[in-house]
Amino acid sequence: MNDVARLAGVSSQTVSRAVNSPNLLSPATLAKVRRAIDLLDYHPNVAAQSLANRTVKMIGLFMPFTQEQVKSNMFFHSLSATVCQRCAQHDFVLQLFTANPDESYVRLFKRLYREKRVGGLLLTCPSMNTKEIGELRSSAVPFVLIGRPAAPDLDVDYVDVDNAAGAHMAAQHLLNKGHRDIALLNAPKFMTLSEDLRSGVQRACQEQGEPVRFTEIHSELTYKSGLEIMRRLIASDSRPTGIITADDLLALTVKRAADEARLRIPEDIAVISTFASGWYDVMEPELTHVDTGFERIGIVAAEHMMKVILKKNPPPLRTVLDVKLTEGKST
Amino acid sequence: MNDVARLAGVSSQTVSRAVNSPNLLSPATLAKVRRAIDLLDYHPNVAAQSLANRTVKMIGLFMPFTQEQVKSNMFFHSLSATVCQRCAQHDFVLQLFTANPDESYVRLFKRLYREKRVGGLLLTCPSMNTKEIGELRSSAVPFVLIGRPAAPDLDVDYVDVDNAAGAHMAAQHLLNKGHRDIALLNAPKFMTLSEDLRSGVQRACQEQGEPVRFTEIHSELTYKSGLEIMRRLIASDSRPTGIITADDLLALTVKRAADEARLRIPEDIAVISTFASGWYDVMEPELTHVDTGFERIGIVAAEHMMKVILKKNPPPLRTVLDVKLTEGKST
DNA sequence: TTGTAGGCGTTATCAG
DNA sequence: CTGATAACGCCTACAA
Repeated sequence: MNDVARLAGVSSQTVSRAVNSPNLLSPATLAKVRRAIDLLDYHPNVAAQSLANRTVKMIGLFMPFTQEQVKSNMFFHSLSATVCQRCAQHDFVLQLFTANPDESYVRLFKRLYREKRVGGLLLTCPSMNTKEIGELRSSAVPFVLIGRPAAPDLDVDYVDVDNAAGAHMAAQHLLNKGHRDIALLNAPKFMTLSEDLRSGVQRACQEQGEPVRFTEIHSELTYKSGLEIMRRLIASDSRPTGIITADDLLALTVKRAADEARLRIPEDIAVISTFASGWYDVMEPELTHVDTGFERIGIVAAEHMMKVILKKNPPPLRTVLDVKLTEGKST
Repeated sequence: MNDVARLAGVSSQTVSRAVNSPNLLSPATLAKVRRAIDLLDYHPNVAAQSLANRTVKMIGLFMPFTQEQVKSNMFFHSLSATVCQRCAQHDFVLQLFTANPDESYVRLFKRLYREKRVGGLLLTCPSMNTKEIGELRSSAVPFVLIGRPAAPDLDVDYVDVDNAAGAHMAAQHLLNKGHRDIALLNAPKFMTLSEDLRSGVQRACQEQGEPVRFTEIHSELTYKSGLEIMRRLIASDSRPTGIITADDLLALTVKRAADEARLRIPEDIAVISTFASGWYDVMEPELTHVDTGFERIGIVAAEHMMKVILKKNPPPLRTVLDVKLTEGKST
């Protein structure tokens, strides 16, 4: 910076102004400084900037991935891609963090913030409990939950897609097609997602005048676990006629189990997914699914966090994004 | 830091030592300082550290993802997960970057380094040309290529899996099973991967005594493009008996096209993939594939970059990781 | 084994 | 509109 100042014949403060508030300079000085900046290929040191500014233009994205989840969960990948692009547009940077065996979630989050590594965090912790969230809330660390918190009254920023509504739509769709024996191949019990899906389906069943049989089964959101469950379910004497899956990967297990049992989709058994990540393309017949547009989650979360970091005091974030049904040929 | 020093009754320098070189302190002082650190929950400010140290313990991972690639390419996701974990173990941080429409690759890389955002970069640019690489090399930006550079004589650090050997193995496997009419469903032309695969298969064909018919087709590494190609290929009068795919996603398109044409795998047509990411699980019958252990790429690359950043002067990185064949039931 | 002085590269504040 | 001065929080070098 001093080199630039010397070359331009101004003080270093003027160089700073040329970078941060060019409108405060006279056109002539600005031009001079800019030429010097280009000539020397000067780039401000962001470490020095955040030291002087006391603001860190970096967002941390936390994803507690295990090997299994990494391989099958395209949601995480899509999320990081979206957030990364959004950050870049605002001169922010995205940092990735994952679970650390010898440090609790909350401790890690606090540390990252106190070390000024990040200005705030985006958290995808499907199992973070109320106590942990409360602790984090009282610690001044800015954060946004991806997915809704277990206790809805908690005063916390979050974004989610409306999974309950999605499940409701999915169930209604099957009911309208005449199905009266429905199974929900759900996510693991500990995920709040799993509650949302169940309640959505149940509500649809209750709204239906006639009696409906409803079975819920928790999978691990992996192909292996889903396939095992579906094989058992299809072989059982009480095979449902319609299946709602938490995920398009699970829908593939329905297809496979049906193939093995020589059942046709949708004639013998119908499938609908409340979520479609990349597995969707591979499904045959084309999968009826709830289109969550989950890419929006990352955008909303990142946008909010950047405002918080820049001290723009945005209103609390309690966003539940709407979803819609896309009919394929599997129902 | 000053607060800690005051509380412990020492100078701030001693606090610094307690953090960075505890062995230089007497046990008594160290204990005192540590107690103060815990009491005040002190965490060093990393921005100040890198300013004073002139070293940035951050690694940038660049992935030029488009929407399509994001959804289908689990390689990228797996890579970021691996690197993220490895970084965390050494108190490094991973930052994610993607292509920016109004800035060239090289310009972006230089900027990130000059701004001291990252200490070095890991680059997954399947199409970066020799000129760009040369320009980057002469710019003092530390970087490691993921995948080999187009010009092998370029004096550049890189890690790759031995795709040529993998393709060679795959072709040999088919030849040993008696196939004499082989097709390679390859990656896009511009990727160096695509050359490697072709050369591996060709070598295997030449080594075979008898004449072998070999067809190469470039896909876009997406389900849609692969399926189109496979439908045409299977319908044509010169349908190959064995197919080598660049990817397990492409292997799924073979399966689908075969199903549609009522061909059985492996009796009527055999499939083998030179790479298996997460799609592998979904394939039926179990996919014969080259096991690249590509997770190792991220580890090797990150490990090297951290040494470079810490000025440990590691030897040049010219690593081509070995691969092995895993036989399934699709050949 | 510990403390002091000075600097890392930037910005805020206050004068002019 | 521009410049001087003092931080920002830490570390290196040197001195004691």
